[in-house]
Amino acid sequence: MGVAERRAREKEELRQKILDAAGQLFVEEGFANVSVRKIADRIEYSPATIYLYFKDKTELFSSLCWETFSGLKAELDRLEGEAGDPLAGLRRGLRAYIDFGIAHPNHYLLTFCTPVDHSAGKVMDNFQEINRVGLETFDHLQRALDRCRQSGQLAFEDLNTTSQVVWTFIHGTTSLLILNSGDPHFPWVPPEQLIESSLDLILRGLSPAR
Amino acid sequence: MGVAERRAREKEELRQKILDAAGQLFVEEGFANVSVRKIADRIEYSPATIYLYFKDKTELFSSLCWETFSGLKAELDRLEGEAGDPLAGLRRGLRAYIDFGIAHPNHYLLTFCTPVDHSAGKVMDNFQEINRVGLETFDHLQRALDRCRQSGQLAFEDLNTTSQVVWTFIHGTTSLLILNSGDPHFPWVPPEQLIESSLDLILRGLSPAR
DNA sequence: TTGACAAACTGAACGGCGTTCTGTTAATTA
DNA sequence: TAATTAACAGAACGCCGTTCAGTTTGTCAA
Repeated sequence: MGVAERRAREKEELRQKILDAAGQLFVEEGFANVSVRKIADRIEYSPATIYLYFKDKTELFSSLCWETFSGLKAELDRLEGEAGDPLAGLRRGLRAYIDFGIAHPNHYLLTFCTPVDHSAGKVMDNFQEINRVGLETFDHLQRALDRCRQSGQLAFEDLNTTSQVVWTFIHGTTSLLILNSGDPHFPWVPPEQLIESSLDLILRGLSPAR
Repeated sequence: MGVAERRAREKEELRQKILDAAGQLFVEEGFANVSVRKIADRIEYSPATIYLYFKDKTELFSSLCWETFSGLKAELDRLEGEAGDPLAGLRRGLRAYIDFGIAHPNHYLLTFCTPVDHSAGKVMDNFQEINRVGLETFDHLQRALDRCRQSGQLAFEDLNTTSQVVWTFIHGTTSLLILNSGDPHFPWVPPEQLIESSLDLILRGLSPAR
């Protein structure tokens, strides 16, 4: 009964081939500029075939985003493993998040800068998967902040609120670095300076009375 | 020779009619879900006519964004006019920005959360107009921060860098409030709390040694 | 008043999109 | 070998942004 296994393996191979082609185009040209037809062309299958493997274009790309953001989670896990100064650890985590966004701009934009319809029946299976990863990422931040509070290096009232505030801040930094870094009409300071100053400001704002 | 004037007036009226219809649809359904044909339907003209008044769909909507963001500039001008405590003024300005984004979510997303091709020949006349308004908004922030430094209520090194950092932060707050406020999968704190805590953190991070 | 002219506007089309339906091919099973 | 099933493709549907050739409409000089 090795037939079924081989079939399943072949099916999985094509699925991965679609994902690879889509991922490459996606990184090169961004979500909006990649059509299902283009992906089909590149792997030399018909567009209809893609719909045998993915419900629609959105699901295809959210699969890719999920894969990518799993990488961020792994990176944060790794960082959390390294015992060390809590404050330095927090800072490294925040940097990892920003660097990750800049390294995967299209995934980041699709995941965090695109309207999603949360209303009614719209379940969005894959986006829930992503959200799971997102939540785990958020938990990392929350734990890191908590460690800093316990070590007395930071001080704040509500952990949940503070975590959300910090997240929105680094999200702002990340998304603007992705979107506007090439804007010649605005006198942007160098990215490195913007990032470091941002982290400085956040940590200063959370530091105990000086 | 009042003919030419009347003609020009009529032309301007239709232009405004297009903008009104587009603006309404735009607010109701978001950029991606509004087609040129839908706008044409609503004003009972052919789609082709719209292209006699606007170069393309992008230009149409960036005109709307420009109009809208002029409103923000006016609001900030008004606030700057009211003499008063610099720190309180800064805080009011930041709040005005966030409130404005939440009040005009689609305009905000299109202006600040959509990739723009800054490369080569892409001049984007209208986006330059928007950018002018954006720059003026940024100047407001910069001046407000400078006043706080001069009054001794805040302390920081580089004004330009600090202004950009603060802007990216409130942009993060604004954009996430717009995009994810309805997400049932994430335990968001109430918007009001997120906003106020964000402002607290920023101002605390910039306050002189305590 | 008439005819030339220009401006305003439209119908129809182009090429592309996401997606679905129907049919064909090829491999497996009985 | 015949029946069954899974994988796949061609063609189409109904959208989209945009363009272009042509028609209507109003104005002005003769």
